[in-house]
Amino acid sequence: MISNKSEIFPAEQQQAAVYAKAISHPARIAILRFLAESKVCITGDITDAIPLGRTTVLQHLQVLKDSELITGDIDGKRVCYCINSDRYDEMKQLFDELLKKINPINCC
Amino acid sequence: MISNKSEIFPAEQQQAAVYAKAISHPARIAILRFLAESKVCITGDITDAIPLGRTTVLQHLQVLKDSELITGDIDGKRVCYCINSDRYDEMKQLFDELLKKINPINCC
DNA sequence: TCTTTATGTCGTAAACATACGACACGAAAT
DNA sequence: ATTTCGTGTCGTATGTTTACGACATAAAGA
Repeated sequence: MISNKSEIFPAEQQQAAVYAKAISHPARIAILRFLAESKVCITGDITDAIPLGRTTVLQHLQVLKDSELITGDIDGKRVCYCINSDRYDEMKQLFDELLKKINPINCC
Repeated sequence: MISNKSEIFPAEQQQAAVYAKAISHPARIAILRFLAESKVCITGDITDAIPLGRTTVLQHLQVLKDSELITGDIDGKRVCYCINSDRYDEMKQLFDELLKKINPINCC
């Protein structure tokens, strides 16, 4: 990459892109759904639920944490991963606005 | 990548991930918005509207075409890019379903 | 104490993404 | 006829992602 020109786009578009990237892998969608379904904040159980190696799952968790869509706080000895509902709501709103703004017209 | 294990996830999650990836770059969001705003199917005008090199924009257009969110048909001598409203609606629906399914609970 | 379990870090290979210049080519303008 | 314009392809450098094994470590259990 010769230069990162991402900074030239509006902040709201950039943030939408960040969230889109976070959910741009089936494993990460699966992780989010798993976290939402298991009302309890689980830890390495995620590894059992997702058909990928432990390290890979951990890596996907890290990507989600980087996007701030989830938190991973140490709760005693176990790590408690859960969805950051503020950020999750922000994502929903950004997507909603974005998708509303884009009104496709079939022209060809 | 040692293996592509994506096929082990449900089709609907995979498709959502494909669309998310398509819009996971600010330039591609900008392109979609530009296509939606310019009611007419434009061609290389996109290059002028997006602050990136012509080849890079073409590449982003190709990514969007691969996701089938846009079409790029040759219309006489000019190429007519426009949003594929069927796919766009499918994306909206998939995102909507997905985001509805995931109900975050702050637990930590 | 020794082992197992849960967790995490590090390294690394292969693939993919991003950005762009150089070149090609046909149609339109001069 | 020659140049320019719109379009596209190819190559290529660099960075990021995905996947996973190997190792580290601290607490729990035998």
